[in-house]
Amino acid sequence: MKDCFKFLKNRGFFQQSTDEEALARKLDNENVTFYVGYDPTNVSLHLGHLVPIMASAFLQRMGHKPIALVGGGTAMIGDPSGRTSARPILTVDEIDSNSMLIKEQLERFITLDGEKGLFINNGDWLRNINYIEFLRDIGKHFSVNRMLSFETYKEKYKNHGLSFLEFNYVLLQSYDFLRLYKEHNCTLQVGGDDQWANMVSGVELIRRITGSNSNVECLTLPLILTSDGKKMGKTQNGALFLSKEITSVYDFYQYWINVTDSDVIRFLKLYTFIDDSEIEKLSQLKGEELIEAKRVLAFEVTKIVHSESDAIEAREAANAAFGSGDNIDLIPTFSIDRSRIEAGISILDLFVESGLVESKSEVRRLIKQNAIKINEDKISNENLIVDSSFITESGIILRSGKKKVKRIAF
RNA sequence: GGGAAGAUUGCCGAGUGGUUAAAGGCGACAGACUGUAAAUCUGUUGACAUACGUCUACGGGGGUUCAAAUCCCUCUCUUCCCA
Repeated sequence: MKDCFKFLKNRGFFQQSTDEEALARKLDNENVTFYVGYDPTNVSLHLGHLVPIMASAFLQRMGHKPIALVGGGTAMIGDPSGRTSARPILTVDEIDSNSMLIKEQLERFITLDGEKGLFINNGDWLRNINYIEFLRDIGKHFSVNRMLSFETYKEKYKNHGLSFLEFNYVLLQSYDFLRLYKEHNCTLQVGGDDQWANMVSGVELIRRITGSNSNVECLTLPLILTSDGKKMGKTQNGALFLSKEITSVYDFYQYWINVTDSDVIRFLKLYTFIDDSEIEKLSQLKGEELIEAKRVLAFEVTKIVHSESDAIEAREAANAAFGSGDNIDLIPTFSIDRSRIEAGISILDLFVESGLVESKSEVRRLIKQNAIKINEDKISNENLIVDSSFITESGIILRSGKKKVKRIAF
């Protein structure tokens, strides 16, 4: 616990906070109960959630107690932070089902056994709130003028229009913090930097209601951009999800292998539990040696998010797909009826069915661009019929471009 | 309650009767170069079709016209101004 704050800051888990000295003192000397909020607006968490999750995991390892607060109540409104359009409003059933899925995912990182960590749904109190009481007890502490000065609201207000529904988000999030403070002695909120205004409002609300010695703080984490300025976790298929049903382990692993050189060390610090000293060693690598650091990064992150055996498999598959390895069986596969190959199938249909390419037109285009390969042979004939003569002992290997590969298994 | 402007292909954004699958930018994809990196250069970027070409698309619905993203009516939504 000693030097806890310094450690966090050094690993990159610090953007801004309320009283920094007080926060450092608190984290270094007390067992702090803190909370991070998650929106159950999707069936899976994605890469953007990983920084707060890792922060929670590190804090828990250092003796602090995390509360994972799922926004089963707030999700029914939609948070305007950093968005130009409000989130879609989901049904209660969808929200509840998402919440349970999120809990399962979080438990890979943090213990939520009710003792060392808690999982709480703000729907428990928000859904039954009494409007008049809420206005009287909570609403009176908020100034519209002040709220309109918040960056997230200001932007929306000026350029897109801000609905009353969304405008209330800050009150509800502040109220969450108040509840957690009162019921669980939660004195720290951690979240992405886009949540700053909401979090500070919570701190202020608690101080107004309980007095200035309440000792509550908040801490924001940086929103991670890649060093070429792009948002993290964008792949050709959209966002990178933590669920292997949505983003395959193979794709997940590959994402980290393909990270930009200048991001590797930063990401090792943020997204793995590897010791500082070990990271220091890896940071000595230069040029093409960096692939080693990327392998460590990809392996470790995959191990944490999925499992060690998944990580090993993904690594083997990568070796098979990109040269050295011989474990071709591990390349992502898809199956197709053998009889259809024997009857002969158009290369256009085959690539579309494999999921490597979106449409036949695109396959045609890729063939013209020399990007399509079968069993490592470049294909230039878009009328090619693939039949049993293409079947090898390891099936048929399809490639689209340098990085996308699938194996047909029978 | 009254008035005005707007909704275009993944995003931004041009286009105001035919030459428009729709400029330009971004993003994305491919090739070259490399290290499964970045940068750079080149090309591609609605679908179907070997091809001629066909179909779908400019918020929804209806209409005018030989011909509509472009004109008219109507509905929905958004923004702005007045009260």
